[in-house]
Amino acid sequence: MPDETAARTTVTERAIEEIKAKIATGELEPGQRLPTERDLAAELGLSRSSMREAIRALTVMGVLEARHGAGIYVTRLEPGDLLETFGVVAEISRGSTLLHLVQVRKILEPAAAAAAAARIDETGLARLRAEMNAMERGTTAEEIVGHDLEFHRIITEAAANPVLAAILGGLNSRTFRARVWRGYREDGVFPRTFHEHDQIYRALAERDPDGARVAAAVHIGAVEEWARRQANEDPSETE
Amino acid sequence: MPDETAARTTVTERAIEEIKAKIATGELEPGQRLPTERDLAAELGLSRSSMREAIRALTVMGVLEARHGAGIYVTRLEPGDLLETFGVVAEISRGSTLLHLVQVRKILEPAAAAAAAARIDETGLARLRAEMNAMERGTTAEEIVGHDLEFHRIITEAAANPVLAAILGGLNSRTFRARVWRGYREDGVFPRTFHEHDQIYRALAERDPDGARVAAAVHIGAVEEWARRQANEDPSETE
DNA sequence: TCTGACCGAGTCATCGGACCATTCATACGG
DNA sequence: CCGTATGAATGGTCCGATGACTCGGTCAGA
Repeated sequence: MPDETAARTTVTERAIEEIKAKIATGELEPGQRLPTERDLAAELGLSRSSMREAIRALTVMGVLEARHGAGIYVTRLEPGDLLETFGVVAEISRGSTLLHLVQVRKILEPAAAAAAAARIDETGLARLRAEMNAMERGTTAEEIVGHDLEFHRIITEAAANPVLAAILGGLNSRTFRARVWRGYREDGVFPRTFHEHDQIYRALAERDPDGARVAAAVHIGAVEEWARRQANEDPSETE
Repeated sequence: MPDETAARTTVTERAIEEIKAKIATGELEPGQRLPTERDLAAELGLSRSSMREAIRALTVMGVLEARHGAGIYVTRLEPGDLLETFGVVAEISRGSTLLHLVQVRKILEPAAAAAAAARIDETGLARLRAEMNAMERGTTAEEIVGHDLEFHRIITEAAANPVLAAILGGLNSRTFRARVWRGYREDGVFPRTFHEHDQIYRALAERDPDGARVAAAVHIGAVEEWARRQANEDPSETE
């Protein structure tokens, strides 16, 4: 057998690797346009169908972007683009994985809050106040979840680390957060949440990294408690 | 126009969402087999080609697994499966994003080390010693990188959080780590690295979470310094 | 009866071609 | 000079055919 390197891999996977390699080496740069599907297929020696599968795969990874009628382009390759798929984990996970997701968030969110405390400006603080007020006035769960998400998004944005922001964004997918809120509307968790947000805000306003870290940890701790109960109950679905 | 919900989305994207929804609602469970490509295409009302693109997309996300000649299956849906694409970020990132990646690792790795200190058993400690010895005896850069990776992998595994392990695994992709090692073989960083690993090991052996946290933070700090220089130098490629 | 090679149906992998939908630059007409 | 029409370029979708692989059942031989 002469050709040994081929191993047991599909042509599509090989095409994916080839394109990724071209980007890793700098042969393809962010924003650059690629040849047409037909030309790419000819160049890499496969059919257009298989080439399209490879392009689709790189598209969902956030590496490429296909514009109908216009061509295929490399994305900006910023963390936000590349980590978009991160959210699916939060969307389809259940049982103990939910707990593990929250535990990771419990590590990252306090660190983000601490970093934000040193960097956030008056504009950011004002936006936080606006979200807190809007959340407290909110009526529908949908509305409240939206302001809750935005509150945390502003903080992670202020931490000035796109990778951190993208990961926390994935951990905080809307559907996931909605599940949490739906889960515990029982006792008076709304007032407590408002209070916790207020604690975080105060620490940020006072430029107190350690205070922000602790306040954020306490806040996530409440969510962790819910996830722990979920994991201990029936791990399979009950909806 | 009667159908308004269609919006501006491709049939493939719709199919991806449909399958994801079926998994999120529990209609499809981990390990379960799906209908054939043809049946799925007929069921969702699109061609087999487009259906294949959707399946390919879900495959790279780690949600589905296509077995040649056998059928399409839902994966176990564990974090390790779902977060496999995380590594591409580390593979194709450069410039300031490298620094941001390391900074996130600087947050997670100490937390993982602290968690591991409370849980690691004698077997794990023995494996750590073995990796340290093998690394010190290693000759080729390839070999050293391998033992370095394994050392950290054992620790993250001992932290008993699959999500955390998967994220750190992506942050520690082989190609990324190799770039770091290639970057600074100048001064005596090898002895220092050995010493740092030893510090981490000692803290773990003594079941000292805070000691492990600090030792890990120091260790990552060295890598961070390298990434910072990389980001400050020419942000574009120079290879 | 048990074993193991064989075989065929089922299924994914790949290909080639055709046509539709959208974009964009260019030429045309006012 | 500007807006519009037009057509080539290009991605999106569909179809049919063939190859490659898996897996279960069959059947000859011990």
